[in-house]
Amino acid sequence: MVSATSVKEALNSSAPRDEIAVQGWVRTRRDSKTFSFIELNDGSSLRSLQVIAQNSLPNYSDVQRLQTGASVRVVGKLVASQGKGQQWEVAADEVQIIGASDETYPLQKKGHTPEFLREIAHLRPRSNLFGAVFRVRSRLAYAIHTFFQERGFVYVHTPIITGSDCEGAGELFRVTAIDPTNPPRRADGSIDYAKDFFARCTYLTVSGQLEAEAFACALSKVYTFGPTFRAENSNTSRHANEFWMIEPEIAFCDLNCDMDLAEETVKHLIRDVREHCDEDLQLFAKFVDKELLARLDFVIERPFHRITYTDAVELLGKSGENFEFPVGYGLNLQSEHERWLTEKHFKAPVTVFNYPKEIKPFYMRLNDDGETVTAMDVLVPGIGEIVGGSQREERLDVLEQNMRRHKMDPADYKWYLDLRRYGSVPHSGFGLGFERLLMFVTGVPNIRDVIPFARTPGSAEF
RNA sequence: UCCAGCGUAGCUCAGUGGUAGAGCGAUCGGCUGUUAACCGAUUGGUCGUAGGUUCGAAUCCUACCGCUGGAGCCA
Repeated sequence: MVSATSVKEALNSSAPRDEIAVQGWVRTRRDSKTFSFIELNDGSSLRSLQVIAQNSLPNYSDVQRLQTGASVRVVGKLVASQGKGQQWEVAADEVQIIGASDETYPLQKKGHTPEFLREIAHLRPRSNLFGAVFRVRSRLAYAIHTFFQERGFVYVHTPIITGSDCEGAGELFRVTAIDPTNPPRRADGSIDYAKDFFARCTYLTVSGQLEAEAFACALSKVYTFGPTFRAENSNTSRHANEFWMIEPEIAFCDLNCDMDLAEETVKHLIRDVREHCDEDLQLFAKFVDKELLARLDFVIERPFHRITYTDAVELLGKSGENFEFPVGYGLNLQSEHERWLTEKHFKAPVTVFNYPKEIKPFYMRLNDDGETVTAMDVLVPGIGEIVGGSQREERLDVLEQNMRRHKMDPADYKWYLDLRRYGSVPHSGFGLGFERLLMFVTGVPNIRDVIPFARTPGSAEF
């Protein structure tokens, strides 16, 4: 049996071949007088390979009944195409029907809306758009590892199941092995989680940051890349309950170093996809977002604007815009404010830093002014916040004060405070939303369409 | 969770109180080195679900479910 060649390799061939085997799924089929055109796609490429099946084939009547979605293996010759629109085509000597399809196959030749395709998430990777999205997703994941590995970062697998219910990062999914119909109870009737599987309350992680800090304070430069879970009832195009995050953490690194790394990371990842996924990006530029390529190139070339929270508030106050929500020191920047900064004013990614301590979590380092903390958010046009990070508070006494101010008990975080007791160092890190970056890179406006099988409130099918 | 809009054929939609429609798809036939082909015919429905108003409801009212956009939370 001839070993199969991918459609991508066949299309990129530099010479005809006397014998070639290709296999994949029928995108569409057309009859001509004495033969049939089969468009074959195997996901290796956006493009399909045209197969010519002559009526002299012994199973030609079966070939003529081939429907969109069927799987076939074709053995034949790779020859220069007589028609326009493609360089190569396969003249079939044999068309083996592996798996038939029928008229109920939901993917039609014409375009479908992303909303409809979302309902058939198991079949949508067979569409042009979603095939492209998930090829880019794969490349982006690969680029994340090469970026950090080439710079000496160590990849750390932080736990998915965690006992840290804190962090103030949204609501958590409880992980339990307790029988809900018959839970162990304490004397006061409350559920006794000390008798649960891990002998304590456990949850799906909302962030690997605290654990990554422990490893940064040993291996100097580390990153995590894995799934995180938020039980927020968020119904937006930018939120999912299961998503992937990249979290670098660097010892001996201050906020400026952190902002430099965030900018370099985002630029590198965009540049990598720009170079390696051109065909797929062209599809997005054509059907999803006409401005996509220009915006990506702009982001790669220009420095990100950096502005303190205080200056950003002042800029927004003087903007003359009639915002729905008030602008003022001590208030969170609203989506409309972030959008104005990045889309209207700077027309580029913007890094906002040094936020008031009141609106940021306990672990961020207090600045000398006693009012602001070393937080930084990278905002990009169309998406909003794509990176959130900070320099961490490395001073034991200040960190304990921060905890108390956030109504947390330092005793619950002994191991985290130990990092400040023994050889504490200034260190920084950030979280980069993988799907948000993918949305930015592809122009796809809904996070549900860049996740293979999205988990959102009320929806966990597949 | 809040605000707004939408839910009619496999898909995209029209129909705003009086017999359920179009385009595309699919099926059959014709034509053709075609390529979101072309020409002709055929096929197509629990009008999201449950109540209510009415002589009569896809259409008006109520509740629920789902989707979309915006907001909050954040990545």
